[in-house]
Amino acid sequence: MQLSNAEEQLMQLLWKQKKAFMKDLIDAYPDPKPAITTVATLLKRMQDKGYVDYIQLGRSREYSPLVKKSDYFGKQVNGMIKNFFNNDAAQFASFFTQETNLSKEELEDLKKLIEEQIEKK
Amino acid sequence: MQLSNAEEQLMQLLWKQKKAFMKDLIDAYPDPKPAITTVATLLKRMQDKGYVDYIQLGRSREYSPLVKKSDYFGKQVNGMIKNFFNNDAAQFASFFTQETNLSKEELEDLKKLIEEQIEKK
DNA sequence: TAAATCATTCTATGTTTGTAGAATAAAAAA
DNA sequence: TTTTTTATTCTACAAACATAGAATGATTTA
Repeated sequence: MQLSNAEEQLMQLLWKQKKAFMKDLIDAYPDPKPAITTVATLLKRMQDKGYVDYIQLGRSREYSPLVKKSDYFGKQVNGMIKNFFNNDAAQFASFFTQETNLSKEELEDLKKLIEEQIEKK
Repeated sequence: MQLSNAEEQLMQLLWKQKKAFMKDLIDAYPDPKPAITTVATLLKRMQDKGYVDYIQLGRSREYSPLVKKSDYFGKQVNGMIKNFFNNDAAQFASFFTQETNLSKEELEDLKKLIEEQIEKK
């Protein structure tokens, strides 16, 4: 099951921290910070969805992501490719390089990367 | 305001057809097709959000997108880059080429594309 | 020890979303 | 012209979401 927006935002904080107590998460929120109970609710729902786990450390819990950011993100990208480019990743890539304005250096780096990929095939 | 999932799916159909009557949209849906009233509701909401317009042609309406697919999609990509790569498009690109398994040919094409981009800078 | 702090769970409320029936109007078909 | 089809609006309702107060239990601080 997918994360909602508010859940995804919280997930980002958790990915960044790797492990975090409630307090750390609240601290990481930009102003205006949500109520603690709001975050608690989100965490509970994220546990139900299988994205978050925790270990009880003394009185409080240390939360951690159950899903890797790259995995989650990969699925997002694939969803977009499917939805917007009829499953044609190459078309997506083309669109991407044209729309995003990468600097010359970044493009050079990207080119190198692609050459490496080609080598492997 | 963002499109919901169901709305986005319908938007895809509309983008594909450029212009469409209710009938055309229903036809384009895969089975199981939604009720006409469902589509009507979605269209109404999409109008409210500013994504769809229509012209009255005789008795019925010809709907059309108010937002270009590439614009909409570009915003999605930018959102992802912001959220997942801290606004670093190059890092996104790198991730993308590694995660998505493009064929050798596709990679070659992409490389060519990037070379063209580099020329322009 | 009394008071203040913190995390968790329970409960709740308003909003958005997905879905569609009923009523209606108009047009097409029989 | 009666019947059927089609599109639109109104209304509705259950599920998902965003948000947070109240209650509770434990802990730190004064």
